[in-house]
Amino acid sequence: MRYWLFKTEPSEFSIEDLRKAKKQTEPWDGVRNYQARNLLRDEMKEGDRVLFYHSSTKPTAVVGTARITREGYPDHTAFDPKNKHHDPKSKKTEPTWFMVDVTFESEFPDPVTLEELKGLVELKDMMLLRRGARLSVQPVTATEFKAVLTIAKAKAKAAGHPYAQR
DNA sequence: GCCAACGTTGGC
DNA sequence: GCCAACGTTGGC
Repeated sequence: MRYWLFKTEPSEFSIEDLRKAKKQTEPWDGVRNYQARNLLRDEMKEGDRVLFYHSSTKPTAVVGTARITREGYPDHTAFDPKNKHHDPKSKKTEPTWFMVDVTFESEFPDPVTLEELKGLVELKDMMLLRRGARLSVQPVTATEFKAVLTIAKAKAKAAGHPYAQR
């Protein structure tokens, strides 16, 4: 199994939106970067785990977890001229852009902020913390994933919230 | 194929 | 709102 981190601006789409979605599942559409596309199309597998990250907000933070529940398939928003992610060069017969489905798994009672992630030895190579690493979906190691969950659990416990996520 | 111009991302 | 970092575009 592999681990990933998905970035999203909560004003566009938040963990709450995913939690409240039908079947708590949504397609991760609108990704228009080739490196990210390759990960979505080729690398992500059903059951893979996802750290859900809120960017461009205060504070920026990992706010929960999700699962990949459908592997890469064509991003149909590229075909729709009215969609803001429309891309005329993507053809139905030969799609340029792909997406996966993600399903809500957990929401941290107390998010793990970017600030808290910095300086942790286990996370010293984490892509999110690298300068200029703008990839909106990115790989995370098992160690990094677990380190974030450990912090989330410790914070939840300190705040008196039960949080039993593995 | 080079590379300048431009657009986007995203932390601050 | 600023701006550094990066990706894409398009003229040559």
